[in-house]
Amino acid sequence: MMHVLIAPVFEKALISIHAHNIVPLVFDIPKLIEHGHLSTNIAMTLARHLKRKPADIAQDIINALVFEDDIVESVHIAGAGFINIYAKPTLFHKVIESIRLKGSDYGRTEYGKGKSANVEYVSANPTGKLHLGHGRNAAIGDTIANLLEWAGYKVTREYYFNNAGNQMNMLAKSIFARYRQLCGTPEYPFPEDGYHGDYIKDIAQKAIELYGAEYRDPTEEILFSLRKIGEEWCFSSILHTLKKMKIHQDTFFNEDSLYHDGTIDILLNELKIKGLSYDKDGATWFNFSRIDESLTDRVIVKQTGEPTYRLPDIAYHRNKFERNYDIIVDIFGADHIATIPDVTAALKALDYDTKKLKVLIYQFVTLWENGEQVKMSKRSGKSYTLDELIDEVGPDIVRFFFIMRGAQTQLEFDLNIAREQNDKNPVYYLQYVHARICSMISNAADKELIPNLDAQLHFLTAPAELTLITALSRFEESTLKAAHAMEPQIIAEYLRETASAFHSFYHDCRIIGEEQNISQARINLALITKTVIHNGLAILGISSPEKM
RNA sequence: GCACCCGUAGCUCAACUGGAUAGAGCAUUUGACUACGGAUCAAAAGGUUUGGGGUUCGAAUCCCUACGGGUGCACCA
Repeated sequence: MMHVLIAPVFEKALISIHAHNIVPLVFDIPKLIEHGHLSTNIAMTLARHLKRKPADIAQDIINALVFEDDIVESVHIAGAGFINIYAKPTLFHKVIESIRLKGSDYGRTEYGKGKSANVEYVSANPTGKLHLGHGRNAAIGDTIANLLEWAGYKVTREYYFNNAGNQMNMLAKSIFARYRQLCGTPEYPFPEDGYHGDYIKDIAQKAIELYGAEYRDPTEEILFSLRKIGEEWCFSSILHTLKKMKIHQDTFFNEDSLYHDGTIDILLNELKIKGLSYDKDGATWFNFSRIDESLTDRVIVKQTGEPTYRLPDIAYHRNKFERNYDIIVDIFGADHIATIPDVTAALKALDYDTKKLKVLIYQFVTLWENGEQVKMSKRSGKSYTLDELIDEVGPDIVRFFFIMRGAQTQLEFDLNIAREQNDKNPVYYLQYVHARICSMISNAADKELIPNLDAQLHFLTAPAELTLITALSRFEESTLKAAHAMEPQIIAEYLRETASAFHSFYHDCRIIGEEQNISQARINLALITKTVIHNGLAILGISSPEKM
C-alpha cells in the first residue's frame, strides 16, 4: 500500500526517460532496513531491454524523480542496481489514515470487479460422512471463495454430487445387510465392497423404525427406499458437518439433472458429429488422442449403455462454462488428477476458453497422534471423521490447520498440537492479538482514555511502530496475491508476520500510562491492527475472539 | 514402465513466483516489565536448499539428469 503513494512518481520518471511500460514496475519491502523501506528492481529488469547497465538506468530514474508530498527522506542505488527508498514518518501516517478509512473493507480490492467466479468444492457423494480429506477440500475451497469475493468477484459456491449409480446401490445393499443383521439374522452376509462404517447401522436402525423389521429379500423396491433414506441421512450429516465448519454453499448441482434435461444426449450427439467420439467393442470412446497425442482414448459409454464418470464430468464442466463465469475453480484431491487433462482437452475441442478453468489439486492429509500416524482406512470404516475432529478442536483450528500449508504439499495434521491450547498452537497466536487489543481498549476506557481518531500520529516513530505499520500496509497486497495465486496459505503467513509485529510493538511500546498524545496515537495503531487481524481471520473463516 | 506433485535447519513449513546475507514455528540453550493478558517478548545455536550438470548480471525457484517420497494410469467415481 505504501507503494501506491510512491509508484506514480516513479511512473512519471520512467516516462521522462522513455522507459515507460516496458516492464512492470514492482516494489518490494526489503527484509533489511538497511535496504530502505521500499525498493524496486526496475533498473535491473529494464537493463536487458535497454541494453544498458542497471546502475546507469537507476541513476537516470533517480535524477528524474520529483516528490511533491513530503514523504520520502532519500533514494539510493545499491547492490546490482536496486533503488532503495527511505520514507519519512508521514508516509507511514498516511497508511494509518487510509486503513482507518477503509475499516472492515480494508483488504478488499476491485481486481475482479464486474466478474463472476464459480468455486466448486467438497462435492462428496452422499454415501457416508465427511473425512479429513474433505475437510481440507472444504477449507481450501471456502477460503478461495472468500478470497475471490474480497478481490471483487461475484462468487457462486457450488457442490456437485451424484445420488445415482453404483456407489449408491452399494450403499443400499450395505444398509440392507445391516438391517437384516439387526433384525435377527446376525450371520446375514455383508457385501464385499460395502460401506463398513458404523453409521450404516444407524441408518438401518432408522429403516426399521420407518418400515418395520419384516423385509427378508433385497427387492428393488426395498433397495430403492433404503437408498433414499441412506442418501437423506448422509446428506444431512454432511451439511451438518459443513455448517459446523461455517461453510454454506449456494448451489447443489445434481449429476442426475444432466441426464434429465438432455445435456448428456446433446453432448454425445455433438461429439459424434464432430468426430470426437467413435464406437468400438460395443462401447463409445472419446477420441482424446486425436486432439492431444499425449492422451489416450477413454470409454465414455460402456457396453452396458451406462456412461463412465468422464462423460458427466465433461457435461458438467460444459454446463459451468455455459453459465458464463469468468473463472471456474475446481478443488480436487490428488487422486482425481487424471481427469483434468481429459476434461480440459474435451472442453477445448468444444471451443471453450479453458484458460478460465483453474483446477486446484491438494495433496493428501496424514493424521498424527502421539508421534504415530493414525491410519485412516475407508474399508474398515475406522476413519476419523471430520465431524469428530471439529467436535474435538473446534472449527477455527480445523480450518486454519487445513490451509496453513500450501495445497501442493502433503499435510501432516498433528492432533496433539491441534488440541493444545497454548503457544504451540499457531491459531491462538493470531487470535491473541485481537483479544489483547480488545482487552487493552477496555482497560483504557476504565482509565478514561477514550480512542481519539484525530490523534497526532507523528508521535509514532519507534522502530517497532514503523515495522507494525509496514506489516499492516501489506495486507491489501497479500489478499490480492492470495486471490490471484489461489493460495490461502499466503494469508496465514501474512497474519503470522503481522501478529508478530504487533506483539513486539506491544512489548516495546506502552500504550496506557504514557503521555496523552502518545497513548492516543498508539491506540489508533492498535485499533487498525485489530481491524487487519479481524479482516484476515474473516477471510480464513476464523473467529476473532474478544476474550480467550 | 509412463504422467503429475514434492524433496529447504533435528521436526513441521515459508521465501512476494528469477533478486540483496535462504526465513518462521516447534524442539534445544540463555535472558525479560511490582505496569496495558507471560497464550507474550529478546537472543544464541542450527544450511553445500537431496546429488550432479546447464541457462544469466543473479537460481531454492527455470531446463536436463540421477536418487528418494506421494498420487494417478478401469467399460470404479
